[in-house]
Amino acid sequence: MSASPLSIGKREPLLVVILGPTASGKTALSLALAEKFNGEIVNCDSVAMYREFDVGTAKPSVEERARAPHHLVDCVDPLQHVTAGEYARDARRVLAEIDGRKHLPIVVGGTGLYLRALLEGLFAGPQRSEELRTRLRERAAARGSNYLHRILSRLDPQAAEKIHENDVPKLIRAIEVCLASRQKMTELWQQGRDRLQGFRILRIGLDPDRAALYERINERARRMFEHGLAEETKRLLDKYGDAALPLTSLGYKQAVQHLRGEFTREQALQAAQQAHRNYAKRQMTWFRREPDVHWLRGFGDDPTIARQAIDQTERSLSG
RNA sequence: GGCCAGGUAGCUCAGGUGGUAGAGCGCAGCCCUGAAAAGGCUGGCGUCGGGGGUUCAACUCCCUCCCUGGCCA
Repeated sequence: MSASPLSIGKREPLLVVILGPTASGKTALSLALAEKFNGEIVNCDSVAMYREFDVGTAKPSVEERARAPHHLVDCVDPLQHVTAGEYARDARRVLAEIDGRKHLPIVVGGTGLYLRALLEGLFAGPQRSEELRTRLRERAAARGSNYLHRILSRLDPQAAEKIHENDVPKLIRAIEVCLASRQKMTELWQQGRDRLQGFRILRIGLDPDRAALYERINERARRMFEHGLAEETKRLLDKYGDAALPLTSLGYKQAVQHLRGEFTREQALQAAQQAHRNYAKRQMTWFRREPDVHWLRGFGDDPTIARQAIDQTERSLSG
């Protein structure tokens, strides 16, 4: 009795998106939906894409991945740098393939920028230039905090007005865009974004009670350390040095600090818990702006919540 | 029991020749167009341990009591 996107005739196929803060149960819910509706899961979590980063990423386990096809998990080398643009291109390719099989695509993740890049698209800007960025960062360090902001004010006053002078990464990106394209970033933005075509989108958002979420985050971080996060981090550090980008991400960053002797194990755990909590909060801020979200007030592994998500998906499939 | 150091925002602590106080973190809200698990912005009246005294005015000086830590008996 599994409904297939095929059964809806000429209408555009459905795309289900599950979003929510870290530790809200997105993985469990995605599996429930995939099993019910013959779905395939597309990861939208930046660090889950990296191979060899396992203990600290909460990516779906091998057993979980056996329950439904998974995409864009463990797909890049630790020394590579994924970007939002690459993610969006890869995810759209995968979505087309799933659609070709007449399966239900389920995008699952917590990386707001990647999700927006996939659904709304990005502007037609140039890719990043490592050399330029290094040069800008060095000069900014030498000449003070608002150096970059002054440069951008000359290149693109409107963009400069929108970016705070302390926000170095965004200033660097804006300057990079202006220099590489020889146009103002503001003008490039005005050309619009390449939004995803060909799907009807059902967004399901998980919004559990904040205190309960924080408790789960704390427990999960503790488990990560108990299950060898520090040991995994040491392995990765020995193998790749600090060039592996995800070593700066939640949990790994604190484990590195512990290995360097800056933190005791307990201090590293507490700092990691803190970082995860802060991240969850920022995620919620991001997702609240997302349009047309069907919010469920609970955890994705709660059967009641799963039931609501299934009902909603069924309704969307049948029109 | 004696001596010393403390008791100031949820936590860690600054401060003041007397004019009712601040910083970091937390917490909350927000921003986000190729590093995003990154980065940034905004938000602080709190019996300045209790009581009494001096003073126009005390969190700041004096007395006393309570509590915490350390040292000595």
